[in-house]
Amino acid sequence: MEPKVVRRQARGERRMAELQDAAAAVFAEVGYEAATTNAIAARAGVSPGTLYQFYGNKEAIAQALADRYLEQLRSAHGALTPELAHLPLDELIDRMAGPMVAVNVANPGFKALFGRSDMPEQLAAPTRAVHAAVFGRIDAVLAARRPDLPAADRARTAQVTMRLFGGLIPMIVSAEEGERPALVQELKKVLRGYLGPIVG
Amino acid sequence: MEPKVVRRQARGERRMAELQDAAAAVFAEVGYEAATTNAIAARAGVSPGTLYQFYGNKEAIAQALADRYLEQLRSAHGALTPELAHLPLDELIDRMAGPMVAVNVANPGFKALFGRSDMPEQLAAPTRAVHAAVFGRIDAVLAARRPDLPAADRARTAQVTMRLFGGLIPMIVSAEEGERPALVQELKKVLRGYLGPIVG
DNA sequence: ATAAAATGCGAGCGATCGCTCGTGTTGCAA
DNA sequence: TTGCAACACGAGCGATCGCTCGCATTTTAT
Repeated sequence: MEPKVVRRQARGERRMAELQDAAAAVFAEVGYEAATTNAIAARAGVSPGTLYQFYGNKEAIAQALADRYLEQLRSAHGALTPELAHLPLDELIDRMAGPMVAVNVANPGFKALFGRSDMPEQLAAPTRAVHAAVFGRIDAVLAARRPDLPAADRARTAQVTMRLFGGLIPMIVSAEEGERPALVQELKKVLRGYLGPIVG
Repeated sequence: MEPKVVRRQARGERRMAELQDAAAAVFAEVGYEAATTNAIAARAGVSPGTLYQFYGNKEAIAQALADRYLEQLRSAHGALTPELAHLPLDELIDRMAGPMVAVNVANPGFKALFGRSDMPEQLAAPTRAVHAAVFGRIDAVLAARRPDLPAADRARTAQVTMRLFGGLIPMIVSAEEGERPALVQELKKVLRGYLGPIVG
């Protein structure tokens, strides 16, 4: 129907970034459902109408945040390619857990948005995208280290590993800053204890 | 002010149980926020007015479910007292994980309600009650096995253990029934790998 | 300079939802 | 049987929220 191409001006790009920042903050504070679009607009210092100038609906804002999240994950992980997969387990865990924790600490709103299992149907798509990306990375590393492992077992291990991150990272993010290093250590203990017998 | 004592009839008690069942089902399907009180009443086959005859507001229904959950946890764990704490680790894990999984599989709505970290303020109280109860059990077992462990370390270990359950149980609950035993095995691997070096 | 497009505003519409209230029905006690 | 309390109904109130729309202002293109 309508490609609806809009030639953005520099001001528009800035506004969109401001709106994303505001949305991330409000989502982090009250969660997706309780966050009102008017509150997001107010936090960004604009009117509701301006928000809808750039984002067609509330879900589109979440989608934009999901994209930003994926981008940060990618750049944080850098080149997490098969060559890294053959490092000693301890170091591999450091390389995976470190960036994962850093990205989540820097974006306290994301887990509140995408870490839940009972989310509204409208958010399922961006959520699946984030999960699929992380799952793919873990699965690839497992495949490189244990090519003999049946795909079903590997998938199950990757799924469990994701859930371990999903369970422990919110705890780390919400902890006092001073307590965080100890909790990150616990996360690594968990990963080492679980993955050691499998890919150690 | 008003003690507001109401002499319940047998029919009323039955209605309250039906409403709790209906609420558990609706909460499990769409989550707490998206669950409407009218939908809960309809699911129970009664009018909205009847629901509010027994529960003052939406939160009171969640509170009743939290109470029921605690009750089931207590009876499922049976006598999980310090004497059990000195069993071999594998068996101890079986005794803790088994009932925990069973209760959650039998009540698929509870984790959807009380397992989230970003819940509305009104639900914080019942959530804390459930968490405190589980935390207390785990902490007591750890204290019995490792009396020398500093309280801070013990608390951190108990907290992490809770998060491991919190991360893996939703996966187990939502899995196909045939896949569940394998996932429960993974849960036990995780617990063994993490707790082994600490209280093995 | 002028038109067109992009940006910005904010009152308020339409829909939803938690909850109420007036009224009618059923159960129990005396 | 009679009277009161518990139970039940369901239309709809009041508040909230996502989103719209008419209009004003700023930027860009010509």
